[in-house]
Amino acid sequence: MATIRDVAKEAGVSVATVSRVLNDKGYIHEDTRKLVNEAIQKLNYKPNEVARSLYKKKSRLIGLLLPDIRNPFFPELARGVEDEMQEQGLHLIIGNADEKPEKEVEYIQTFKQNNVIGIISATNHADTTPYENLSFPVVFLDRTTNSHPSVYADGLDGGRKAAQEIIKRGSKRIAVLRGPNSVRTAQDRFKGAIEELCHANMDFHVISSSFSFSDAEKVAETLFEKYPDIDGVIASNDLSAAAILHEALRVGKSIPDDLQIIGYDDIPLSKLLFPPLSTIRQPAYDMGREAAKLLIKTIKNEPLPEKNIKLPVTFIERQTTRKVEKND
Amino acid sequence: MATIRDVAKEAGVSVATVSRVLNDKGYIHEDTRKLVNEAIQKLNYKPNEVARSLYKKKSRLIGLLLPDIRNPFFPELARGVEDEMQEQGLHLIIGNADEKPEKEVEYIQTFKQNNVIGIISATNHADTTPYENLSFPVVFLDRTTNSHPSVYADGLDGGRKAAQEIIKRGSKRIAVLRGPNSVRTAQDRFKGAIEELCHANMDFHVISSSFSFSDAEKVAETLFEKYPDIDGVIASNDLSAAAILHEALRVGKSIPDDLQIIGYDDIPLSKLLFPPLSTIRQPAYDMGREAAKLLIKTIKNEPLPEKNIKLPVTFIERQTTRKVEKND
DNA sequence: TTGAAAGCGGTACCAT
DNA sequence: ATGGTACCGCTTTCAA
Repeated sequence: MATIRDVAKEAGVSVATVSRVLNDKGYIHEDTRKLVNEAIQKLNYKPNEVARSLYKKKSRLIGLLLPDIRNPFFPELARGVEDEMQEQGLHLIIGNADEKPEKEVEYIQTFKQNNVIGIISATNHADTTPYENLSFPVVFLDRTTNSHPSVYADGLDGGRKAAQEIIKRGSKRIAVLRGPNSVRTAQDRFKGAIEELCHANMDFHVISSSFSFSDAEKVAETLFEKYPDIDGVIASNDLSAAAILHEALRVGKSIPDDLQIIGYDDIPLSKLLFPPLSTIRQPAYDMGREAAKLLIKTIKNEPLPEKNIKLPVTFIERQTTRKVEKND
Repeated sequence: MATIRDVAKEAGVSVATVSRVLNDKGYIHEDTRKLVNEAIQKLNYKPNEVARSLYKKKSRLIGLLLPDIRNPFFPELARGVEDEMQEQGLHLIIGNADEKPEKEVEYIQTFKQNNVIGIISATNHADTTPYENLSFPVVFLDRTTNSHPSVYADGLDGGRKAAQEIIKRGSKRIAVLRGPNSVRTAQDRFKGAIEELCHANMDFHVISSSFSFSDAEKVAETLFEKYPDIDGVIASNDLSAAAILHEALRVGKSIPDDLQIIGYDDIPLSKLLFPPLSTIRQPAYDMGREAAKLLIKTIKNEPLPEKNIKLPVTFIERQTTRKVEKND
């Protein structure tokens, strides 16, 4: 690999001059610039990011912390982040924290040691202390905080919408799945749902479940035994909705006639289910992109029009809910 | 952030000594070591990876290049790679190349500039030239080459198994979906399937399709019009199998009685489909881990028992294929 | 066994 | 407008 010194020699100038044309800083005579650029071309010189980073104490790397990339919601987020970063010439170090605070701390440490210029964190644990006293900005994604900028979807509204839609479509005996306690967004959507259910004077059952499919499978198995008469399920996410759907079909229920199901997230698999899953869509890719933009603005010290960006969610009508007569 | 100088001062020794205890290299008096370690503790010192990397021309970063993290096969691979790397104290810079050679080249450049110690590439394009003349090792994942170490699953056998199983279960008029030409693994499984089909003297249709769901949807729509009498589909991957399954159900076919479907990959969604999809499983997570191990061995200059690791695939019997009577 | 100092490849200050 | 050089934080000779 050619170094800046090689380029300087080739062009017959000093390294300072080369550095100037590289960074387009200070005065350079046009002829000199041309000379240097030719040398750069000729040697196919690319500056060493590590050396830059060492001096400036800033790399072009961003740390991205996720709960688990295998959960299909997160690749969408990640891709949104990456695409935006890539356009800015920034790159991603990715870590999966697996709900384990130690891993989270460890990754933050790694990010520090590599001079990242910022972190985007989509982990779930409410504890923000490892993110305090960092020398670079942090943006939270899919998570609310007021201590840092953040991007998230409107969970309260999502829960409400889910309830509204299922009520509007005629479910009377509804089960609401409640996601993990530790996940704030899960609690928001749950809160929104029961709020709306109460408001509509509906009876309902609340069932705790995690976000994983295997857990939801177990819940599903007992659900129809315990509450054979329910005719509507508001799931905590699409994965658990899939498990419910599965079990319902297995025990011979007709969907959506006997039972309506509404998911949450709109992960790519949802439309592939049979019947395709009606759900509340979180704009995951856009959330990722917005988070990236927010972080970049923070890094550049640009003013933030809003520090906490709440993105809207939408009801995606597919075939686990009944048609409703238009009345307008 | 404390530096090595701070530690040296705190411990009353030189930076060289601190460096020695840090790297456990050269002679150090036990007392001195203790002293230094105490200072490290006290200052909560963590070495600056960037400075290390600059001097040694080697970081602790690995570049991971994927086609698209949103395709559910790749998060599994990525997670396998990450888990192995994490255990070795190595970290991942991730890039999605999107089937675009320019992006691939660009990421390789970025990896170089950041002194990665190796690359794992799971991109599809046969062209390996951007990987030549690198100063660090490359392992290909989900892709065969003899120019570099690689880890992949036995596509030929997978295709054969798919054909065997569907024949064994009584399909007579079979359609084989052929994945993208540019993807070698897709062609392997295709080849395996038709080989077996020919061998069994079956008639079959070949239909080209890409790997994407939307593409497969289009194919599915016309498939049953063009070939209303088929009773078996060997899909090019699970995503396209899902599309076929979808369409088959929509047009009122009974699965697996009227039509058997076999997918390929066993992505997490497959068992969530209804009916759950019978498929040929590639051990994605393990492939990722193996690739990571192989890369690490190469980096450490350890001998490689085998340079190209072929992992076995297995038939996962679920409910888009009929039961077969045991006869043993 | 320990320390001084050179150097990794850049950047930026200070001269000229 | 350009060049010399100290310095970023660490590792590694080399000498003591």
